[in-house]
Amino acid sequence: MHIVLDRSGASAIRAIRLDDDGTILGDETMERADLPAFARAAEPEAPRWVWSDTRAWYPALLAAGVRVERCVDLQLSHTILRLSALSASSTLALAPPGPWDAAPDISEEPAVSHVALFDLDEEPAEPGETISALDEFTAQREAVDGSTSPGRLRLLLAAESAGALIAAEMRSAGLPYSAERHDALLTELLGPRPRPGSRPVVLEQLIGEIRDVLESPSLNPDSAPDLMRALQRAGLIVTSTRSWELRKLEHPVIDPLLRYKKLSRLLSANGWGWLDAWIRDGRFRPDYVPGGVVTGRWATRGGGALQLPRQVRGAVVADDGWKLVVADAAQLEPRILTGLSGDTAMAAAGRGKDLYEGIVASGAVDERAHAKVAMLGAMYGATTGESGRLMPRLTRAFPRAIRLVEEAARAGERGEIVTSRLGRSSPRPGSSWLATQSAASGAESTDADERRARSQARDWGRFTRNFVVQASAAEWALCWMAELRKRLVALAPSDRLEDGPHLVYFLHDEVIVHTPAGLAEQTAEAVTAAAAEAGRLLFGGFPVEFPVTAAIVDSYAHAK
DNA sequence: CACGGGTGCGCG
DNA sequence: AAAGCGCGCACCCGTG
Repeated sequence: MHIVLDRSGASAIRAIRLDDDGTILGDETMERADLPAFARAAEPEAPRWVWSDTRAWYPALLAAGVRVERCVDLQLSHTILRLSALSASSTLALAPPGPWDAAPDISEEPAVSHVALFDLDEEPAEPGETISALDEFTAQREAVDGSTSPGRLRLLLAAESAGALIAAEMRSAGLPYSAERHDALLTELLGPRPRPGSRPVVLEQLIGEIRDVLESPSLNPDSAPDLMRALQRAGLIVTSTRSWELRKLEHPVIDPLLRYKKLSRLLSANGWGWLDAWIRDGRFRPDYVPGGVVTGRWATRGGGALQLPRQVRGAVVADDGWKLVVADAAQLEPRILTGLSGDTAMAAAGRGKDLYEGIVASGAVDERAHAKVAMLGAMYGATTGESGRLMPRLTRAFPRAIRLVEEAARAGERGEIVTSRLGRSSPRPGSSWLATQSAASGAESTDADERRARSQARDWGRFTRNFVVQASAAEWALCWMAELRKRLVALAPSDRLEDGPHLVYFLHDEVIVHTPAGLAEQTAEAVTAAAAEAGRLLFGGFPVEFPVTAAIVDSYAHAK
């Protein structure tokens, strides 16, 4: 059963019950304040809630203590179906841009008065104003049912929507985070917290030292041009001021400069200001954006949650009597490529724990580091350097896997789209890309035109090459989390999210579950079982394994 | 003063 | 331009 929620009229909410054929079973209207009670009462029937946008609907339910098991996020689903090659001939995909193609509403509050961004050619109306949730849902079902692979798309939309629920729940629960430990770390490295407008003493000292050594009393080391000039005056030959480049040099300024760069980065990205802005009541609540990346990976807005430096992970600590289960998928992307291509030789190499060791054992390359750099090169499109040199050996050992990424690259170079395992397709290249390509094939094109076009075509080919792997890996990760969430609900002692084990962090191929200590072992088993299930969902019986490491720890810093 | 491109660096 | 993919964010600096 589905329950479609619609807010198209003023403040009232309509709830329309549908059976599996889409027949309307009931239609009622309620005030917004009554929705949590309604949802709580209906949830035991395990409906799939259909709503415009999870971030607009679900936080209020969570705040009222109501979780839902399943939903359809129409906005996220719409975006997938509009672009997918599998549903390209549907009415939904062929329609001109409409209200559901507007930039997604990212406000926290239910969309009472959300304002569209008027930088588009067309001015799309608000979702729900002109096309109701029910009509959109109907159009989406038609698009899926009439697609070339309904099963895959159904799974993708379910996984994407489950991800939206999880993102809202993770934000609601928050990542357990010790402001005290974070502050202690900052104080240890930078000195005591300075008053607003001044620099920590350690940075002040380092700047003094750098200025002395370079004899540049007014140097601002945060200014790349300024720093570059000062380094050149000191006789250092550099083409940039990047740390990795400076590290190669030998000069008394290098050590304090690198220390300055590291510490000032810590201060500006995760200093006291970040602590004040993002940590409340022992929780970090980042704003996750499911589907925020073209490949289907999540993004975040503010707080830099997906760039939490290793340096500060010691501040992520379980509550008393609780544990963190920190899990990551080992060599996820190469294993995804294995499944995508059905490469049995690579599947054999990946049997067991470490795929790269397996590649060494297969005889293709002679050490683990080479296996890793070669695989990354294959998936990212490296042509030169060590990775480029290793490619022929990799191609000989794993022809099917390499052929898959090569074909994706060629398609991109031709301006075609590519599609992930479950049906997410890459965007088409933009108008300037097409203009450059056609300029190069015109009658009076110059060598420069052709060079530019070729280089740009290769750039796009590297994008599509990586897209098939990254997007499919993102799908695997969504299925993993959705399966894990299901298993965690089964372990939970109550309906309340924070009474039982629950997801608190997600980082592409890594999750953290916060769990009562007594359930930590079962949680770790659930993590592993969910990974195996995700592999079956994507690749059926093909024997590619997805091992995960699951560490039971008190602090994130203790994992791995 | 706001904005946007460039640089640099954190994560996968 | 680190050898290649995908991001977010802080800061500088030139432009309007």
